Amino acid sequence: MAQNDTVTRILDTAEVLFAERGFAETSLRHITSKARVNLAAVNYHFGSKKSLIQAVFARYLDPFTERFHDVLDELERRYQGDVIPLEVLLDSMARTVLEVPAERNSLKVFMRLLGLAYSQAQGHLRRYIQEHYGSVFTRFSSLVRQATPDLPDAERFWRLHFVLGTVIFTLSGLDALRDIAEKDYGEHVSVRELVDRLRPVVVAAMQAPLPSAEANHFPTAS
Amino acid sequence: MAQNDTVTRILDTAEVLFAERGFAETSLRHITSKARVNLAAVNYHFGSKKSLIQAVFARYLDPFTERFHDVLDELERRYQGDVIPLEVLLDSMARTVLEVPAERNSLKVFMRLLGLAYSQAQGHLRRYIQEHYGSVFTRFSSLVRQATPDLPDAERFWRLHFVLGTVIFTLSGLDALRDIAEKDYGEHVSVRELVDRLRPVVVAAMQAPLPSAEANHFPTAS
DNA sequence: CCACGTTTCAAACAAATGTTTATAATATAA
DNA sequence: TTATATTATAAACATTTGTTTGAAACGTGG
Repeated sequence: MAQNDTVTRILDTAEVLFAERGFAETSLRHITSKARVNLAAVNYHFGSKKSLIQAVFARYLDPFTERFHDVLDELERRYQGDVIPLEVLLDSMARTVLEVPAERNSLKVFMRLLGLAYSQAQGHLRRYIQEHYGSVFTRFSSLVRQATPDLPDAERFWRLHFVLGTVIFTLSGLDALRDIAEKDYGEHVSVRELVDRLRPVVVAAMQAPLPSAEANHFPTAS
Repeated sequence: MAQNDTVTRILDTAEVLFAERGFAETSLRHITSKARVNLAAVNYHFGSKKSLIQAVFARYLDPFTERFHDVLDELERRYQGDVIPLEVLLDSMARTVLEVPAERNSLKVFMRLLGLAYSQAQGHLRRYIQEHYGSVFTRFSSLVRQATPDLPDAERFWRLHFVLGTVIFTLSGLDALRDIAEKDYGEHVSVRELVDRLRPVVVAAMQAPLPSAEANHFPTAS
């Protein structure tokens, strides 16, 4: 009870501060004071700051992977051998990404953390995520492969990362972008609207024509 | 001579370490020792670590903005009142982005720094970049507006950031992605090839159909 | 009630950080 | 050369960092 309360309060506070300022820029003292918890509690319950960071991710990614596996199971059952259309796959992933953190209304935090996981150095984090959650991405990739048989493997690999970049970049910087958009266009965009804007863009990106061999008159570097 | 040498060596070393590890994770001692320069030299020549970070960016962005303004001048001259096609605008920007750091063969560093500027908290950096280099982006945006008259303003705003996310995300994480791609598909991609892959995707993203009002059966959050 | 394992807490620790200072070295100009 | 400004250097400074420690408080089962 008391333990669970402390642990939860640390995680709740840590994920917000991490999302706002990054990992290195967030001190344990900042977390524990804001969480009204003793400084030593972090090392007592989590062992180290690294482990706390991983625990913050696990609290999002564990339910996500479980749920996403279920969703993919359901899709494979429903399409029974037929290829699952690309739009269905993308929508399913988006729906799962949105549903999981919605319970704590913290999608913004989740996406920001994902963005940090990619951009921050934090080698241990990338390794942790890869080891623990790489399988579900592999499964998704192979389904996307069946849905886009015309795409060369390498092309599909890069395009998946292209759209991944779009989504993570946009949603992780959502607050800043939303402020600009609101100031310039007066309208307040909800996450739902943003996803609706993203959908056709992502689909078009995946279905774009293959690069032509000509017209490559670019300077090269590295 | 000696000054310039020290200043340059600090900048050269700092940009590499910043790109590899981020700002907070890179200590001045790490920079100065690797640059074979006295620790106090940073504060002597730059004043503070913050100013060093900004100087690292300025060394890329100053030539970039100058050159990009020239390119846009040339385009407006050539098209003389006619709207500049979207592909031309995008290609021109890409060419400028590639050319500027190519002189020091450090495109990778440049893109990684751009990615960090977005993802890291570092409020001072975002402000600095916005103040010093916001105008050229505004100019580019208004040209894109003329090239895509059918897009609602808000839609164009968001799509520009979508593709910005794709490019920055991909090129800033290039090394990691390249390793995976190389391992999985055996082929080593050059930056040039990657840009050629990006081109049709970016164009398709900007020209994707507008989001349909129906088919929005998504859970909402925030 | 007591004993024992768990959790909290204040304090201290060692290490690392950005910055400053005082002095030495060096270049520059008269 | 000499006087002067500029740059380099080593050392110290004040904070801040993550982590550890040992005792206190707490809860739980016997």
